[in-house]
Amino acid sequence: MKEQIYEIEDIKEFELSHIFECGQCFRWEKEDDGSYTGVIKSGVLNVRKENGKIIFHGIFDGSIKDIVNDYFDFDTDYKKIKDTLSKVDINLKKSIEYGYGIRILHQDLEETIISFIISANNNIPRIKGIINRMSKKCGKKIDFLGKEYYLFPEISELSKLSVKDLRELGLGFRDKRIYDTIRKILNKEIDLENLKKIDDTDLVREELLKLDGVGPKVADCIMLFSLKKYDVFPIDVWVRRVMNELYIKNEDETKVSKNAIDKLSKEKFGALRGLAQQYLFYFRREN
DNA sequence: ACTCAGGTATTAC
DNA sequence: GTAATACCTGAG
Repeated sequence: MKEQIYEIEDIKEFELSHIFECGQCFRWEKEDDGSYTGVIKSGVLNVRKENGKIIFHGIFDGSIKDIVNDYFDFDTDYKKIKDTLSKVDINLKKSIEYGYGIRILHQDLEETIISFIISANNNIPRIKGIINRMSKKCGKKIDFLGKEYYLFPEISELSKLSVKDLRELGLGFRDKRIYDTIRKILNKEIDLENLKKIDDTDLVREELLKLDGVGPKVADCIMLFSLKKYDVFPIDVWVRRVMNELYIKNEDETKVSKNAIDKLSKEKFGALRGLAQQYLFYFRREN
């Protein structure tokens, strides 16, 4: 583990609060100085903007430049994506103007699977707490800038926990789901390395749905936040709300079917509907 | 005391 | 197939 710094020129398509608070990640915290610190797969990273630069300061085995480029997906042209989506309609255009600095992260697959199973019928502070406790119990300890951090555990480490251990970490009724999913990953009932190579979104979804605790919404989140599948549309209460308010206009939003939203999102936003979802979600949640 | 929160699994029509 | 229902837990 080596402490490293990497700097790039500031760009509009990178705004800390937009990226870390649009609901895609659970392990980033805002510091008093306005920077954000997060634990990612391979180490700990602090990000801040200063004098027209974005400064990445972290501790990793590998090169911070490679890790940052991969994690923040700097190969994807967000300017182009925003241009395309802004032409869809005024609603999306406004949402994009609001969340102009959003980027979809390329997060670790195992961590994303476990995290979003935990997210079911749960709230964000509690989800974060559970993930932190799991990491502290089974993950590698990292010292960085005078603080202790714990990497998200390897599946092999997590597999040592009993259902009772998991319950004691505060997982609630999700304990058995996590327990079973860990085993399915470990004995390759679902082969995650192979999954990363599959292009067909529906095929990937089909595989993910085999995991206990993974339903349609969680599967879509996993694909969007970890596998760069932009043609999915995770539907939670906020997305349902914003889609109803903007397009469907039903008196009772709870009566709007998932199917209707899914179909509409496909028609309106096409292959980039996952990104459209993020802009709309962020806009509606913050307003 | 009671509701609610990034849904899913189970059970019942 | 589609519609109700239960579900850990802790914060408000």
